[in-house]
Formats: sequence, structure tokens, C-alpha cells
Amino acid sequence: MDTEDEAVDGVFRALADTNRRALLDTLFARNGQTLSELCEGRGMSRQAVTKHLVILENANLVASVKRGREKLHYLNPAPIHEIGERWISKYERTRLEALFDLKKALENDNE
Amino acid sequence: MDTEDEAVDGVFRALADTNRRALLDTLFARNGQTLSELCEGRGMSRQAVTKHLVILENANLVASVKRGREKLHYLNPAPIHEIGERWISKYERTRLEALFDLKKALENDNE
DNA sequence: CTTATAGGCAACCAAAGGGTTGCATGTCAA
DNA sequence: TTGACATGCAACCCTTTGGTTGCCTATAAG
Repeated sequence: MDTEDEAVDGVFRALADTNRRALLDTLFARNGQTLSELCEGRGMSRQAVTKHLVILENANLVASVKRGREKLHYLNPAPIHEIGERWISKYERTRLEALFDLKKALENDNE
Repeated sequence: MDTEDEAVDGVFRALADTNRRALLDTLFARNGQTLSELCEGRGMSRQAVTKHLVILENANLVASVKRGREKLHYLNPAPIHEIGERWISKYERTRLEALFDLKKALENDNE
């Protein structure tokens, strides 16, 4: 499906940045953190972190709820699971055959 | 390890582009294709495809060998496997708990 | 009520990304 | 050897991205 592909694309793009993966790691370590908490120790402005979180939210990797004046962020592991199921596992199936092709090609190169 | 993290970063970045994932798919369908073959049907110049392949090669997702005047490209599924093993599976472990947190947070939001 | 705290919004900027075109090189085939 | 084919290299261009700063709004606390 087309929308599904776009979703996959969004997830891959979101995961392409080290800082964003670090943010996911932080939420993985402790879920439900506020924006201020998520800013701690990262060498960048609050607005930069906000932008990253927006991208993560658009990719559905993070959901947020407001509690009073603060915003709590929750990890959503579902898209990561999807990527593993629908994308990575595909390459897993023929993994050894591909490695065999590769090895053979590199050997012939040495002739 | 630091170099390992950089490798992971390179793989994620390489996978972030739809065209590059499509190239991997094409090699998945038939391994060992030439540059010209890999250009077919993609709506872009040969040089554009070359650039994408360079990125994939730098990320170790593709290896190439020269045969005469042509260059054969082989899929290397190892980095994809690594991502699955070392990164995705981590989030897999606490997946249901995270989803539970998420659900609870969203419920409280409706109060 | 006043002030400090948590966060939102918009403008701006430099660098990276994805693409193009033009030309050069190396190899196969006639 | 000459021409066609497969690829390499470099300059250039526009858009996206990741970051900044400044200011505005809303809630909590004194």
C-alpha cells in the first residue's frame, strides 16, 4: 500500500539521525519524560530537541500528552517492530545465500 | 565501541532514502547486477544512481567487483542483520510494556 | 498578583543531500 | 585502430535538514 510505504519511509528517515535514536534510547531507559528532561545532557537547544521530537512523533515513534504546563513523551515501539517484521526479516530469509554470492564474487575478483 | 556506532549510523543513513532501499530490493531480486542494469527503470541519471551506490557501499550494504568494463554489485545483508540484532531486538524486548505505558498515558489524557 | 518555569512559534542560517550536465577514461568488438 | 559502450570524476544547483536566536503564551508557585 502507498500510505504504508510512506509510513515506512518516515520511520527510516526519523531513525537516520543519531540524536533522534539517542532520544528513543532515553525514553527506552525511562518512559514518559518531559521535554526539559529530554533536553538534559544533549548539547543542543530546547528548540532543536523539540524539532527532533516532532519528527519522531510524525513517524509515530513517540506519542506525547500534556500534563499541566509540561509535555510527557512516550516511546511507541510499534513502528520499529514493523520495520523488523516487514523489512529486515525479508533480507534475513536469504541472508546466507546472499553472503555466499558475495563471497564467491570477491573470490573470483582475486583470480 | 565508537567505530561500531559510526557504522550503525552509516547504515541507518543509507537506509533513510527510498531510492537506496529500492536499489537494495533490486539486488535482492537478482544479485550481481551491473551499474547500467541498476539504472534501468529508475527515473534518474546514471550518476545519481552511482552516488546512491557509493553510499550503500560505504555503509557496507553493497560490495562491487569489476569485470572488464562493467561493475557488478552484490548485496551484503550483514549490516541489515546487525541492525535487527543489535538495535531493533532491543526495543522488541520491552515492546509490550512500552505499549502499555503508552496506552495508559493516552487514557489518562482523556480524563 | 507577580514571577519563575515549561513549552510553542517563527525567522534565519550554514551545511548536507540528491540531483544534474559535461567531459574523461578504459575496455570490448568489428 | 576505430567506434561504441560502461563507467568515473568534477563542477554546479536547488532543496532539505539540523541548528540557532528571539519572542510569545500558559501554568505553577510565592
